[in-house]
Amino acid sequence: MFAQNGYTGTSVADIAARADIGKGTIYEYFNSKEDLFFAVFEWYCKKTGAAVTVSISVLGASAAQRLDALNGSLMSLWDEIKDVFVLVMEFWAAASSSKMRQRFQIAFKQLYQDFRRIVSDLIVDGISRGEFREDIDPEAVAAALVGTWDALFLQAWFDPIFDPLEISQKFLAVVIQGLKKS
Amino acid sequence: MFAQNGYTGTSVADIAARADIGKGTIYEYFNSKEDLFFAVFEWYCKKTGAAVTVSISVLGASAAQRLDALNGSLMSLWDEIKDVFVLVMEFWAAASSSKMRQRFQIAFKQLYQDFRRIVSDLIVDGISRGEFREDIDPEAVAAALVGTWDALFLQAWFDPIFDPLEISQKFLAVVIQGLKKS
Amino acid sequence: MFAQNGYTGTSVADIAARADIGKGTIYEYFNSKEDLFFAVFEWYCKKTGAAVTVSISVLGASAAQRLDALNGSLMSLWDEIKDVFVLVMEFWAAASSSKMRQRFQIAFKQLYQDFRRIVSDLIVDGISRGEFREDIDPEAVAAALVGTWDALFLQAWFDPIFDPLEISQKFLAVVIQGLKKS
Amino acid sequence: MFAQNGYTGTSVADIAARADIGKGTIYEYFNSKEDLFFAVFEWYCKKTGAAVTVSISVLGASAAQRLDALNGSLMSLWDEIKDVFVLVMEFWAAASSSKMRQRFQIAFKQLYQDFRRIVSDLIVDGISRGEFREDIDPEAVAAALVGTWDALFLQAWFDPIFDPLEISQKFLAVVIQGLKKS
DNA sequence: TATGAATGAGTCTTCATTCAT
DNA sequence: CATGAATGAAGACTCATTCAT
Repeated sequence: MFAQNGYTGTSVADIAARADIGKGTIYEYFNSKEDLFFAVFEWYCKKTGAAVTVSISVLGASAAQRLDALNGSLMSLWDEIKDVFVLVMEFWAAASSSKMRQRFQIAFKQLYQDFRRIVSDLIVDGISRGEFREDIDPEAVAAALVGTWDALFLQAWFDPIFDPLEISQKFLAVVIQGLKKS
Repeated sequence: MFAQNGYTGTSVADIAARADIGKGTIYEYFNSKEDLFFAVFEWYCKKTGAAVTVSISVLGASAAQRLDALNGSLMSLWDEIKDVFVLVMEFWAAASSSKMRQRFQIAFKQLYQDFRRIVSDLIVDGISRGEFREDIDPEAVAAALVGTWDALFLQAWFDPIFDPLEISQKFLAVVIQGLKKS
Repeated sequence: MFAQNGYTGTSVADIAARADIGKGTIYEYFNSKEDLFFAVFEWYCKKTGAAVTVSISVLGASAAQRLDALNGSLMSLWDEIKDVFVLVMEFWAAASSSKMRQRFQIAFKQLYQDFRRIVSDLIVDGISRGEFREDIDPEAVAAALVGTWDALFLQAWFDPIFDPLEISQKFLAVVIQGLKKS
Repeated sequence: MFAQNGYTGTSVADIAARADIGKGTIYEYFNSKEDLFFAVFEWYCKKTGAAVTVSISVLGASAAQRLDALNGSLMSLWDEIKDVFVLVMEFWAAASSSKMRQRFQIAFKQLYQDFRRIVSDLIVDGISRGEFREDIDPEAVAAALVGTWDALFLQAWFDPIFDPLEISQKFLAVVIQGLKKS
């Protein structure tokens, strides 16, 4: 419901009705609407986090191939996530709305750090294998790539014609080309 | 005020007080709080749109240099924008909250399309000059780059240590390397 | 309404309905239900305080007569106050209920101090006129008398047959007898 | 718990938790929160009633001495009662709040009648012994004295500096002086 | 044109009470 | 005999919006 109507647009009463329980029952499990929302956030993080971790572990071969595979598995998440992606925007907004700021901001910072770490490890691996150039900054590239993925989802959400899979693959090809030893 | 406390966190009364006018006066100029918020959104779009256009027109020399320059001028916006960036998240959220969805969603779609267009033109130019490889998809690269910039701001907002300028420059160098004819 | 149903038993909505105004209007004038209740308390204090002061100033002759007159004017308040006296009990309870404690407790302390002062001044006057014995403690007697008046109202409230005027007059006669020089 | 947080401020859940039993269990023994509260009231009445009766029976000698002794034993209760005294105010308030009114009001009326009876018997005894004057009204004096004791506790509760023992002794001396045959 | 007092629908939250186990 | 999860009525409070001045 938060995905459909946003945090403010969803009332606790609505949630209870949809869950077919009494309003009070919600408060047996969550101390406040905010807590409930944060729980949804944690559920979402866990869900997407798992997807990434799994996809990484399955990868084989060269660093370039693994990057490609990571990209593929992220993009295949899109269809699954599409409908709940709005949530992410609600989370971002929550992280900026003064009341819940701290909680969400800390969680987001951590989330991005973790994700960047995974990607930068992958690049460092590519460098040490002699596959990627040594004069690149793995952390910078990782940060940018992580951002790119996020933002592609964002654009896809705004524009239904936008195909994140195709675009990300083409773009990643360019990036990998730029990373490789000439 | 929307930047400081979010859409929900800001009341019409607050705005009137800060503007030192009566609550009723606001309704002489805007039909609703939503309209007022959308007006802020349009103002913001115009402002950042102008910044981009200006920076593009000033660019000289090679496509690679122009991309670098664009990146530089965008990132130099960061210090200016930093405090108002929350607004963008509020806009995103507004675009997802069912009530205001349509309006904002259409505007965002347009905004991204325009921005992508500017960047893809730049890349097409690079290709036609024989500077970039011919087997790349300018639109895809443009879409991804636009997203990257957005997302770097996002991460910078969550993590004060994060330096978007440095990271974007390093990443762009890799991308340009990937774009160039070998 | 507080007098009829108590603090908890009266809802802000009830008050608004009875006053024939909107619920929100109440909050234009009071920050909370508690504030409104405290305002009623202050109104009550002013009202009864005025009654006492007036009756004192009007008094003439001997200290004994003035005490009698004070008693008379207090007791004549009874018929007026009778219906709102419950309020006092609500105030006492408010002063002990943890949330509003401080405010009310301070106000009550002051109220009693002021009232005791008035009575003890009267007794001191009686002593200096040579009318009352010198070995009595004016403050102690004043404190006890003030309490007695309060408590007679209390008993009268519980028991409609109880006649505070008659009882207080008879009791005061005994007390004055005890105060007088033999 | 009622003494600490008042009737409204104490929830059935709180009580159950403190008693280390289930919420439902309370309803095995009491039909409602109100009933439970009334049971506390009855317990309190019995307890203080006993204290008075005991102190009376122990008294010896003259009526004046017995009054003094009663006063002493009541005031010595203060330190014991101090913390639970809030309860009395809660009871008063309960007696005035429309929902529980009747029950409490009847009980209070009885309580005061009983107490007045004890004191007036004592005074009647003093008269028949020829110790007190015959033109006084024992019931009136008793009613007033009972009230005074109540009210001294009240003032002591509001004002920690207030010493009810000292004040009551001094006042009683005056009253006894007024009661005695010249 | 500007105002701000008045409004009441709509929020989140609490809590006495029930009842299946 | 004890329990505590579930409930929903009820309550305090907020705030976008209106409208008479």
